[in-house]
Amino acid sequence: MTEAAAATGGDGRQEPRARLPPEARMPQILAAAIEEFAERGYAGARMAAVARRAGIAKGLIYHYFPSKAELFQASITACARPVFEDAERRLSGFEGSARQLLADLIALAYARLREEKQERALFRLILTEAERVPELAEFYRREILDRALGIARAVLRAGVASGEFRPAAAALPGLAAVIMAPAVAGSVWQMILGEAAPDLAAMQAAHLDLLLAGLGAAP
Amino acid sequence: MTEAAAATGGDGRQEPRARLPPEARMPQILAAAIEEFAERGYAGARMAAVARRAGIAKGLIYHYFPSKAELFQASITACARPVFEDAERRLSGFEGSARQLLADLIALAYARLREEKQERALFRLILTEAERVPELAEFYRREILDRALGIARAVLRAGVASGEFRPAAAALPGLAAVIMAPAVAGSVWQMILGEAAPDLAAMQAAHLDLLLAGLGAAP
DNA sequence: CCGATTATTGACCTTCTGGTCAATATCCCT
DNA sequence: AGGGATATTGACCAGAAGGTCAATAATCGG
Repeated sequence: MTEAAAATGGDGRQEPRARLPPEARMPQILAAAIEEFAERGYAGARMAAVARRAGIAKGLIYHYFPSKAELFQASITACARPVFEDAERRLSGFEGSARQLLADLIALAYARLREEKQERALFRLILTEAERVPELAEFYRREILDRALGIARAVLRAGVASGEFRPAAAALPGLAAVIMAPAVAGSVWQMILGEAAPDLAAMQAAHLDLLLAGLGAAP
Repeated sequence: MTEAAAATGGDGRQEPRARLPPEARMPQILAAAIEEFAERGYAGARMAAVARRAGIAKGLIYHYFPSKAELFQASITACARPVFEDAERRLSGFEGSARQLLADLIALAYARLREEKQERALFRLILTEAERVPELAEFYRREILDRALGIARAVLRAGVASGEFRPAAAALPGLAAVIMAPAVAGSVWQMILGEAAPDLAAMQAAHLDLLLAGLGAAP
């Protein structure tokens, strides 16, 4: 090693792999970060591992994000687009019976549970880090829970208005939460137990059956 | 510093705080560890913080546990005693109607959700670390989910046998999971959102109401 | 085609943290 | 009381991980 090299510390002559415009590199890093954070949690995630996943040098991450904390923030924001636009569109444009609407929405919810790997990662992050990252809890409250509750309440009101559901369905304040709970529990079980979780299809069938029977107007 | 002290490295003359028998110190350390792990997760937990919480020196932890991993394992085992003995006893000795039994068990479940700080810590640990610690997932499956499902199925069978519930209640394979789901979702929300979570009392009322209506035998 | 810009690298620095250990104060047994 | 056993301490170590940076090679504008 030359004296100059020793004095200046690192010398850093290397061959860059491939130069990409930021708008292509950024999402690459974000995707790698989301994976890593979801798999290991914030504290367990390694910047070096993010770099490896993205196929770049660690230093490059800091060219785009000033710190691990900011990268985490950005990762969350990146996969935190509104989740319920589908459901809300379906709700507002619906023509048929409330029972049919309920069945549709439940089918939609369980389908989302099964697919959407990225959404599962976000959900895991929310469960894991919400306590330490208030923005995560706020995001869940505003963008997921509140919107889901709103949808459930709208269905209940529609069913009561049309006489399909008994009036109590719109009067019980906790009912909306109870109605959507099986989907939440299902995703938690899926997350913890994977293949060993209770069967989602069976739950979906029983869920719909119980709701239709439990909400039905008394004869 | 003397030459001898410098040569030997640390010399370690200090005043021990209070000497306790292992059977008293051990649970102290475990309690501190459970707190720390539950609050920060495995990777985020610091051995020094566990020691601080327990009011001892870090080195003492290693007198009782060989490593962080083993301490984690022991912490889990320590707070992982059977959770459903209450409910199962109540179930086997019950005399009244299935409806009453169902109401009792639901009340019991929601009461547990509200109290039992240590159990919440365990639940958080399960959610957070299950993927990396297979024992946690197994414990949840065996000691919590399976037993809860067993209780739910027993109640359903009893209600169908007595004619209180419609026969489908025992025939739908996913129903037991759906029945207990609101309690799971409730605890998740409590965990993520704390005070901002949906009201547990309202959920409890709506939950029972929905079940009684949805399970009831058709007239 | 040349110079300014910047995407990219890998070595390095610093701090943090799991883990070790010799010394020591306390307890228990005889 | 005395002596062996052990609970307890704090300083220390090695390695890992977040973050820094000078050098460099692509890219782009003129």
